[in-house]
Amino acid sequence: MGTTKPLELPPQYAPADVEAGLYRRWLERGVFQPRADGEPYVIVIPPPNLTAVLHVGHGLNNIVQDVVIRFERMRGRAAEWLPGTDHAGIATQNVVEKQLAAEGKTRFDVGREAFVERVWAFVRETGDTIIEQLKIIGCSCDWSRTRFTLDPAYSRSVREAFVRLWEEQLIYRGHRVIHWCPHCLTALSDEEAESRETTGKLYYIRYAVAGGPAPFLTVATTRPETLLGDTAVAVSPKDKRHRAFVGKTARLPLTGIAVPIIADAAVDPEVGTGFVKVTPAHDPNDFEIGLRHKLAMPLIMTEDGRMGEDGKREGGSGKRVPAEIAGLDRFEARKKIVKLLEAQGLLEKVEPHQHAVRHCYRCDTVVEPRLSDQWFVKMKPLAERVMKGYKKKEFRIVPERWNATFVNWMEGIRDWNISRQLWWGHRIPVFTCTTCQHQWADRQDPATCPKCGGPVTQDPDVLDTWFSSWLWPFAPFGWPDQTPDLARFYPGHTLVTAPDILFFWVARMLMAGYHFMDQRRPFATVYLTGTVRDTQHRKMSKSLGNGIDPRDVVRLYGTDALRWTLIGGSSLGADVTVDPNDLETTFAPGRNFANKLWNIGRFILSQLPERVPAIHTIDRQQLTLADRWILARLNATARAATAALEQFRLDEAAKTCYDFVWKDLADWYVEAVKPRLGGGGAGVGAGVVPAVLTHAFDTALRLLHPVVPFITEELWQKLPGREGDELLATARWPAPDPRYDDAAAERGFALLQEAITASRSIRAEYQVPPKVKTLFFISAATPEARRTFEDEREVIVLMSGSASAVMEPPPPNVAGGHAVLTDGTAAFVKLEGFIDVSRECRRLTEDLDRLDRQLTALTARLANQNFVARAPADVVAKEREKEQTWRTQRGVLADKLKAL
RNA sequence: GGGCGAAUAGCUCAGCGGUUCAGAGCGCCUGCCUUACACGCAGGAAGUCGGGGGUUCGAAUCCCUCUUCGCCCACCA
Repeated sequence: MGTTKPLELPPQYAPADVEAGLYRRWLERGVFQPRADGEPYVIVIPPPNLTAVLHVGHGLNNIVQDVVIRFERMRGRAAEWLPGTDHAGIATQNVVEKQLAAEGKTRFDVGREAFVERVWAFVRETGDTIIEQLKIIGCSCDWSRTRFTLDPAYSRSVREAFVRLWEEQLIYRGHRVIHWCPHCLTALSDEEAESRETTGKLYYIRYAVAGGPAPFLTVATTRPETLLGDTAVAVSPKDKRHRAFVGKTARLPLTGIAVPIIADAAVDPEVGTGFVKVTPAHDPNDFEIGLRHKLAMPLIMTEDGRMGEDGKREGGSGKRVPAEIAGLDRFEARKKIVKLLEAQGLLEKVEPHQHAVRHCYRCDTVVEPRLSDQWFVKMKPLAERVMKGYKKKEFRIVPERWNATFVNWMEGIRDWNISRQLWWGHRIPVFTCTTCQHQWADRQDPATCPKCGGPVTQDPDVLDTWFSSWLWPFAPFGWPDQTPDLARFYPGHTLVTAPDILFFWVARMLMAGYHFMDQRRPFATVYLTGTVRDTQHRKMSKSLGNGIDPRDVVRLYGTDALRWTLIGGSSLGADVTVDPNDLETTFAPGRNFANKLWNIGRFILSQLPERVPAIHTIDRQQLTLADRWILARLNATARAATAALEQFRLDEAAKTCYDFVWKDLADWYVEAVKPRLGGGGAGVGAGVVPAVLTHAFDTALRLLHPVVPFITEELWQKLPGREGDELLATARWPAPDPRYDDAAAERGFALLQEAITASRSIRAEYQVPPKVKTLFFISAATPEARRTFEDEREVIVLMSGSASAVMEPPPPNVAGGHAVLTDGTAAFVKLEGFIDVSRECRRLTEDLDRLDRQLTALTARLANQNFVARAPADVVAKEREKEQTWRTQRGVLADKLKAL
């Protein structure tokens, strides 16, 4: 035992005084690194973006992982929690570009090399902060293996993956309409272009028709500006109304360009006017139509979303984009064109229109569909392998409800656009010979063309950030090299993340894992956490300003309080609501619990003798009812907590332990045992209470450690009986000792609790002064029960024998409350000097009525053949038993009523 | 237009293979600074489990439907 004198411990736990020191100690002792022996248990952290410091939303995620990994570590697994950070291409580049903008510069002013250098500087800074934050909230990551997705070694993995896919012909160059962000100046994947319901306008525009059944036709569009890029008007082949138009020529307004009227099955005659303007370069559907009909595909916008001939700001013939419109922002152009159309009488009408508009997931700019050349990954073969594994249950998703979403996406998988027109990221390793046009992907930067020896150029683009993070389960361990780490830590076990990156990341990690790692899954369980929201149910985010910095919470309430709230506040996968404006309400319960633990510890330590016998040396004959009860409860708690953790029901595990500590241990056992601790320190059984107390508390600390690691470690260090300088972080997870299972003690003690609660209740109701003694009669009180409680501070005196016998004849001048216990024994509280018979009668009558109602229902149920036949046997038996009990109770109650 | 989730005490949420299920924390009320803890102790009030219908001996718990929120997916002009 340490030298700390328990009584000198302050009455309030001060997390700030101990947390940093404890964390350092864990680090120094290397407990976060996987032990050399033992079955591995691997979690890879979802590498945070380096764009901003973490908020409590990220905290939930990481704390969940920490609880799981600490639990497994204590169970003896070689626990590897791999930490790291993500370079987050667009996101990070955006932030730095914003910084530049504040200086009045763009990245083009700075130049590629200097720009990337600047991003590195930024990233190093936030990276450090984020790692620091993870440490502050107690994350037990294996920092010795920290990775960054742009580390040289990692980059090599990324390149290897790309080249392999290239060699397998799973990467191809696609010329098609993709989502383009005019602000970020890059292509986006389908997932990165988020659709949002928007109320826009539907414009009905007349196109003149030469030689048709009518002088003009009307198209409907939400984007009038794109008419400059129209190369056809399409109708449905099934559309009888418009059949006569097919083959004729329409003239685009403003420019007068002649375009054919064609029939295409993609057109739905029911929608709009039945005429569809076809803009192949700025609409994915129109692009498909364009391909089928071999239409021209002129770009009429520049990359930054301005109107421009051939996609350029200057030049061009000026035929497509009139001079007065060229150079205008697309939304300005829209207004202008609408005005022009109106002036020419070509705007038939404008209607409000609900539709989904895609936005850039990083900068929120309205995405522009744009024809361009990009690199794609063929996803079908990759997805199929994952689905095979899914069907064979090689991995699972919890909570299960996400399965449908997952399967739906996988089955409707579309090819993945992986090229980004950015500077921050992994440069695409595709090289082209400027002489012979040979194009290939290479693991090294080639000096010359391997075919003709000519000069080569590298593709200027970088890879989608997810193209690196999808390798996260194995690239950090050295892949493609067959390292010992890779052999040991792949496949992993559990992946914990937020559901919003299920497609971005989780699905693709599964694909990469199966594909690159010998058909083996990357992890067995995907645990999708809930989202942290504010009281208005808005997602916690920096941009909304409702983010809570975990460091603030830690400073005010301690890390354990933060963890307690986040873990205890959410059941599996459910959202957690926290109020950024009321941290006290949100986090005080956790702080209070930590303080409770602290004070239980303080009390126990102050009561322990010099030497505390180990629990297994205690003769079980010497255990009182209370001792046996708390030990039985301890077993039950350990079992429940373990089972809950195994099933990722972390909140349940936490609450189970909480109830044990606060309700069972502190409120009952410690109180019951106080008289035994007092002066009688010597003699037979003297060591029993210290031994039981120490054992129970020690076990509780172990069970709680994954959730509240700091306070538990701090207290555990002060407990006697540890081996050397052992740390709780690596201490053994408690295994229930079946010898202490004791149903009889649990029942017996429950009865006593009931009796005492009833007594207190009555005393409180009648406002009995503390000095007035309570006489408590329990017909079934055993000598053991009496021994347990006869010195109880409430001065309850337990008497064996029938209560009615004792009360008959009713002592004059004495009345009291009553209580009926579930085993049918009656308990009377005799309150000296207090009389209220009428009130007693009322209570008794009410109880009797209630009991009668219950009894009637129960009897009916038992008489019902359906019930007896259907319900499980033990349930029926229990109900029968209950009926007996209640009948006895009823009899006793009726007697009491008569007696009054 | 599809799919999913949520609606239970004033607040935040558990409970949802039907039979001690009407619960917890906070808040509130009444007593207590009882020598571990007022970040505490004891006692207490409080909900027709969103509305309606159905299945059943019995339903917060299963089915249908409606209402209100939230999320995801979808190329519909």
